[in-house]
Amino acid sequence: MHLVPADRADRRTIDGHRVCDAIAAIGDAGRVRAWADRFALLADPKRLALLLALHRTGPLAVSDLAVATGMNDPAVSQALRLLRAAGVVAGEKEGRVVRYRVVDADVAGLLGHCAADG
Amino acid sequence: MHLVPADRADRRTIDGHRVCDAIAAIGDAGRVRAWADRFALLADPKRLALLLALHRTGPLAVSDLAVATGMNDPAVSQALRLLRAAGVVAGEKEGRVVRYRVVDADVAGLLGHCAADG
DNA sequence: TGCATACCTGCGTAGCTGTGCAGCTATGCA
DNA sequence: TGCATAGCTGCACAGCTACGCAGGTATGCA
Repeated sequence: MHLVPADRADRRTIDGHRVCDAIAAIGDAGRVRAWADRFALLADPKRLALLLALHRTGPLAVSDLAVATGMNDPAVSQALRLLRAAGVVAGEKEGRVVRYRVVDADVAGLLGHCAADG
Repeated sequence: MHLVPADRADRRTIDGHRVCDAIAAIGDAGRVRAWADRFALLADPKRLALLLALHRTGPLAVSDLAVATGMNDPAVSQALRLLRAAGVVAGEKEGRVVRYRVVDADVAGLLGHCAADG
Protein backbone atom coordinates (compact mmCIF):
# COMPACT_ATOMS: atom_id res chain seq x y z
CA MET A 1 0.00 0.00 0.00
CA HIS A 2 1.10 3.55 -0.67
CA LEU A 3 -0.67 5.68 1.86
CA VAL A 4 2.04 8.33 1.98
CA PRO A 5 0.78 11.57 0.41
CA ALA A 6 2.56 12.75 -2.71
CA ASP A 7 4.05 15.82 -1.06
CA ARG A 8 6.11 13.66 1.29
CA ALA A 9 6.62 10.56 -0.84
CA ASP A 10 10.24 11.47 -1.48
CA ARG A 11 11.25 11.67 2.18
CA ARG A 12 13.50 9.00 3.60
CA THR A 13 11.91 6.34 5.77
CA ILE A 14 13.35 3.70 8.09
CA ASP A 15 10.60 1.13 7.75
CA GLY A 16 8.43 2.07 4.79
CA HIS A 17 5.65 -0.42 5.44
CA ARG A 18 5.36 0.58 9.09
CA VAL A 19 4.89 4.16 7.96
CA CYS A 20 1.85 3.02 5.96
CA ASP A 21 0.58 1.13 9.01
CA ALA A 22 1.04 4.23 11.12
CA ILE A 23 -0.90 6.36 8.65
CA ALA A 24 -3.69 3.82 8.69
CA ALA A 25 -3.58 3.75 12.50
CA ILE A 26 -3.91 7.52 12.74
CA GLY A 27 -6.93 7.48 10.47
CA ASP A 28 -8.98 10.50 9.55
CA ALA A 29 -7.49 13.83 10.59
CA GLY A 30 -10.88 15.24 11.48
CA ARG A 31 -11.57 12.43 13.88
CA VAL A 32 -8.19 12.89 15.56
CA ARG A 33 -8.89 16.58 15.92
CA ALA A 34 -12.32 15.88 17.42
CA TRP A 35 -10.78 13.61 20.04
CA ALA A 36 -8.04 16.12 20.79
CA ASP A 37 -10.71 18.73 21.40
CA ARG A 38 -12.48 16.42 23.82
CA PHE A 39 -9.27 15.73 25.67
CA ALA A 40 -8.63 19.47 25.85
CA LEU A 41 -11.92 19.91 27.67
CA LEU A 42 -10.75 17.44 30.32
CA ALA A 43 -7.25 18.92 30.53
CA ASP A 44 -8.13 21.63 33.06
CA PRO A 45 -8.24 20.53 36.71
CA LYS A 46 -11.20 22.77 37.51
CA ARG A 47 -13.23 21.55 34.54
CA LEU A 48 -12.28 17.97 35.25
CA ALA A 49 -13.40 18.34 38.86
CA LEU A 50 -16.73 19.75 37.70
CA LEU A 51 -17.22 16.90 35.24
CA LEU A 52 -16.26 14.25 37.79
CA ALA A 53 -18.76 15.68 40.25
CA LEU A 54 -21.50 15.78 37.61
CA HIS A 55 -20.64 12.33 36.32
CA ARG A 56 -20.69 10.54 39.65
CA THR A 57 -23.18 12.61 41.64
CA GLY A 58 -25.71 13.44 38.95
CA PRO A 59 -27.44 16.77 38.24
CA LEU A 60 -25.99 19.61 40.29
CA ALA A 61 -26.68 23.32 40.57
CA VAL A 62 -24.07 25.95 39.73
CA SER A 63 -23.80 27.21 43.30
CA ASP A 64 -23.29 23.74 44.67
CA LEU A 65 -20.60 23.07 42.10
CA ALA A 66 -18.91 26.28 43.15
CA VAL A 67 -18.91 25.26 46.81
CA ALA A 68 -17.80 21.71 46.04
CA THR A 69 -14.86 22.81 43.90
CA GLY A 70 -13.88 25.99 45.73
CA MET A 71 -14.39 28.10 42.61
CA ASN A 72 -16.38 31.32 42.52
CA ASP A 73 -19.67 31.39 40.65
CA PRO A 74 -18.56 33.16 37.46
CA ALA A 75 -15.71 30.72 36.99
CA VAL A 76 -18.09 27.78 37.24
CA SER A 77 -20.52 29.46 34.90
CA GLN A 78 -17.84 30.13 32.32
CA ALA A 79 -16.52 26.59 32.48
CA LEU A 80 -20.03 25.22 32.06
CA ARG A 81 -20.62 27.54 29.12
CA LEU A 82 -17.58 26.08 27.40
CA LEU A 83 -18.67 22.53 28.14
CA ARG A 84 -22.22 23.28 27.02
CA ALA A 85 -21.01 24.80 23.75
CA ALA A 86 -19.05 21.61 23.13
CA GLY A 87 -22.11 19.49 23.78
CA VAL A 88 -20.59 17.78 26.81
CA VAL A 89 -23.05 18.98 29.44
CA ALA A 90 -26.61 20.25 29.36
CA GLY A 91 -28.49 22.39 31.85
CA GLU A 92 -32.09 22.06 32.91
CA LYS A 93 -33.77 25.05 34.45
CA GLU A 94 -35.94 24.52 37.52
CA GLY A 95 -37.20 27.85 38.74
CA ARG A 96 -34.12 29.95 39.31
CA VAL A 97 -31.88 26.94 39.70
CA VAL A 98 -30.10 25.35 36.74
CA ARG A 99 -28.96 21.77 37.20
CA TYR A 100 -26.31 20.46 34.85
CA ARG A 101 -25.48 16.92 33.82
CA VAL A 102 -23.10 15.14 31.46
CA VAL A 103 -24.73 14.25 28.15
CA ASP A 104 -21.78 13.22 25.98
CA ALA A 105 -21.34 9.45 26.02
CA ASP A 106 -17.69 9.50 24.94
CA VAL A 107 -16.71 11.97 27.63
CA ALA A 108 -18.69 9.98 30.16
CA GLY A 109 -16.69 6.93 29.18
CA LEU A 110 -13.43 8.79 29.69
CA LEU A 111 -14.62 10.06 33.07
CA GLY A 112 -15.49 6.53 34.11
CA HIS A 113 -12.10 5.39 32.91
CA CYS A 114 -10.40 7.99 35.06
CA ALA A 115 -12.59 7.54 38.13
CA ALA A 116 -11.91 3.80 38.27
CA ASP A 117 -8.17 3.87 38.77
CA GLY A 118 -8.45 3.32 42.54
CA MET B 1 -20.99 14.13 56.59
CA HIS B 2 -19.43 17.52 56.51
CA LEU B 3 -16.88 17.41 53.76
CA VAL B 4 -17.11 21.11 53.00
CA PRO B 5 -13.89 22.88 54.04
CA ALA B 6 -14.20 25.46 56.77
CA ASP B 7 -13.31 28.37 54.50
CA ARG B 8 -16.43 27.82 52.42
CA ALA B 9 -18.75 26.31 55.02
CA ASP B 10 -20.77 29.51 55.28
CA ARG B 11 -21.64 29.71 51.58
CA ARG B 12 -25.19 29.06 50.51
CA THR B 13 -26.00 25.69 48.98
CA ILE B 14 -28.98 24.35 47.05
CA ASP B 15 -28.67 20.70 48.04
CA GLY B 16 -26.23 20.44 50.91
CA HIS B 17 -25.90 16.67 50.89
CA ARG B 18 -25.30 16.55 47.17
CA VAL B 19 -22.43 18.99 47.69
CA CYS B 20 -20.83 16.47 50.02
CA ASP B 21 -21.40 13.73 47.46
CA ALA B 22 -19.80 15.89 44.82
CA ILE B 23 -16.76 16.54 46.99
CA ALA B 24 -16.42 12.81 47.57
CA ALA B 25 -16.80 12.19 43.85
CA ILE B 26 -14.04 14.63 42.99
CA GLY B 27 -11.71 12.95 45.43
CA ASP B 28 -8.10 13.88 45.94
CA ALA B 29 -7.03 17.10 44.24
CA GLY B 30 -3.65 15.69 43.33
CA ARG B 31 -5.21 12.77 41.52
CA VAL B 32 -7.50 15.11 39.56
CA ARG B 33 -4.52 17.21 38.60
CA ALA B 34 -2.58 14.14 37.48
CA TRP B 35 -5.42 13.07 35.22
CA ALA B 36 -5.80 16.58 33.85
CA ASP B 37 -2.12 16.56 32.98
CA ARG B 38 -2.53 13.28 31.12
CA PHE B 39 -5.51 14.60 29.22
CA ALA B 40 -3.47 17.69 28.34
CA LEU B 41 -0.88 15.48 26.71
CA LEU B 42 -3.58 14.02 24.45
CA ALA B 43 -5.17 17.41 23.75
CA ASP B 44 -2.88 18.30 20.84
CA PRO B 45 -3.79 16.77 17.45
CA LYS B 46 -0.16 16.27 16.49
CA ARG B 47 0.71 14.53 19.75
CA LEU B 48 -2.45 12.48 19.62
CA ALA B 49 -1.63 11.34 16.08
CA LEU B 50 1.85 10.32 17.22
CA LEU B 51 0.46 8.38 20.16
CA LEU B 52 -2.19 6.67 18.06
CA ALA B 53 0.44 5.59 15.57
CA LEU B 54 2.69 4.27 18.33
CA HIS B 55 -0.16 2.61 20.16
CA ARG B 56 -1.57 0.70 17.20
CA THR B 57 1.53 0.14 15.07
CA GLY B 58 4.14 -0.48 17.75
CA PRO B 59 7.69 0.86 17.97
CA LEU B 60 8.41 3.52 15.35
CA ALA B 61 11.40 5.67 14.48
CA VAL B 62 11.31 9.47 14.67
CA SER B 63 11.72 9.92 10.93
CA ASP B 64 8.90 7.52 10.16
CA LEU B 65 6.66 9.32 12.60
CA ALA B 66 7.50 12.58 10.88
CA VAL B 67 6.57 11.18 7.46
CA ALA B 68 3.41 9.51 8.76
CA THR B 69 2.12 12.67 10.46
CA GLY B 70 3.44 15.29 8.03
CA MET B 71 5.42 17.01 10.77
CA ASN B 72 9.06 18.01 10.46
CA ASP B 73 11.67 16.22 12.50
CA PRO B 74 12.26 18.79 15.26
CA ALA B 75 8.54 19.03 15.93
CA VAL B 76 8.29 15.27 16.36
CA SER B 77 11.38 15.27 18.54
CA GLN B 78 10.05 17.98 20.79
CA ALA B 79 6.66 16.30 21.13
CA LEU B 80 8.36 13.04 22.03
CA ARG B 81 10.56 14.83 24.54
CA LEU B 82 7.45 16.12 26.27
CA LEU B 83 5.81 12.70 26.25
CA ARG B 84 9.00 11.05 27.44
CA ALA B 85 9.37 13.54 30.30
CA ALA B 86 5.83 12.68 31.36
CA GLY B 87 6.60 8.97 31.29
CA VAL B 88 4.11 8.25 28.52
CA VAL B 89 6.55 6.97 25.89
CA ALA B 90 10.05 5.49 26.00
CA GLY B 91 12.69 5.31 23.30
CA GLU B 92 15.06 2.46 22.58
CA LYS B 93 18.21 3.22 20.67
CA GLU B 94 19.27 0.84 17.91
CA GLY B 95 22.35 2.21 16.24
CA ARG B 96 21.45 5.71 15.11
CA VAL B 97 17.76 4.93 15.06
CA VAL B 98 15.55 5.48 18.12
CA ARG B 99 12.26 3.60 18.21
CA TYR B 100 9.57 4.87 20.56
CA ARG B 101 6.65 3.06 22.12
CA VAL B 102 3.86 3.81 24.60
CA VAL B 103 4.70 2.68 28.12
CA ASP B 104 1.97 4.32 30.24
CA ALA B 105 -0.90 1.91 30.81
CA ASP B 106 -3.47 4.59 31.62
CA VAL B 107 -2.71 6.55 28.47
CA ALA B 108 -2.77 3.34 26.46
CA GLY B 109 -6.23 2.68 27.83
CA LEU B 110 -7.39 6.12 26.78
CA LEU B 111 -5.91 5.63 23.32
CA GLY B 112 -7.72 2.33 22.97
CA HIS B 113 -10.90 4.00 24.12
CA CYS B 114 -10.55 6.64 21.44
CA ALA B 115 -9.45 4.28 18.67
CA ALA B 116 -12.49 2.06 19.15
CA ASP B 117 -15.21 4.56 18.36
CA GLY B 118 -15.67 3.30 14.78
C1' DT C 1 -43.58 46.52 44.07
C1' DG C 2 -39.08 46.09 46.20
C1' DC C 3 -35.32 43.05 47.23
C1' DA C 4 -32.33 39.10 47.58
C1' DT C 5 -30.83 35.15 45.12
C1' DA C 6 -29.03 32.27 41.10
C1' DC C 7 -26.87 32.59 37.10
C1' DC C 8 -24.82 34.68 33.08
C1' DT C 9 -21.78 37.83 30.16
C1' DG C 10 -18.00 40.97 28.67
C1' DC C 11 -13.52 42.75 29.39
C1' DG C 12 -8.64 42.95 30.46
C1' DT C 13 -4.48 40.67 31.89
C1' DA C 14 -1.08 37.32 32.92
C1' DG C 15 0.57 32.94 31.80
C1' DC C 16 1.21 28.98 29.15
C1' DT C 17 1.98 26.46 24.66
C1' DG C 18 2.59 25.13 19.94
C1' DT C 19 5.56 26.24 15.97
C1' DG C 20 9.46 27.24 13.00
C1' DC C 21 14.30 28.27 12.44
C1' DA C 22 19.04 27.56 13.13
C1' DG C 23 22.50 24.87 14.88
C1' DC C 24 24.54 20.89 17.51
C1' DT C 25 25.76 15.82 18.68
C1' DA C 26 26.22 11.08 17.49
C1' DT C 27 26.20 7.06 14.66
C1' DG C 28 27.34 4.37 10.36
C1' DC C 29 29.64 3.86 5.98
C1' DA C 30 33.13 4.37 2.38
C1' DT D 1 39.31 10.24 8.13
C1' DG D 2 35.53 12.56 5.80
C1' DC D 3 30.63 12.76 4.96
C1' DA D 4 25.73 11.99 5.19
C1' DT D 5 21.97 10.72 8.15
C1' DA D 6 19.12 10.41 12.61
C1' DG D 7 17.95 12.80 16.27
C1' DC D 8 18.18 16.50 19.79
C1' DT D 9 18.25 21.32 21.73
C1' DG D 10 17.66 26.48 22.39
C1' DC D 11 15.39 30.55 21.15
C1' DA D 12 11.89 33.81 19.73
C1' DC D 13 7.21 34.75 18.31
C1' DA D 14 2.29 34.26 17.75
C1' DG D 15 -1.85 32.45 19.54
C1' DC D 16 -4.71 30.73 22.85
C1' DT D 17 -6.72 30.29 27.59
C1' DA D 18 -7.68 30.44 32.38
C1' DC D 19 -8.72 33.77 35.83
C1' DG D 20 -10.69 37.77 38.36
C1' DC D 21 -13.56 41.75 38.40
C1' DA D 22 -17.57 44.39 37.46
C1' DG D 23 -22.01 44.53 35.96
C1' DG D 24 -26.36 42.67 33.89
C1' DT D 25 -30.72 39.49 33.59
C1' DA D 26 -34.18 36.58 35.54
C1' DT D 27 -36.66 34.17 39.12
C1' DG D 28 -38.93 33.86 43.73
C1' DC D 29 -40.52 35.84 48.02
C1' DA D 30 -42.37 39.27 51.26
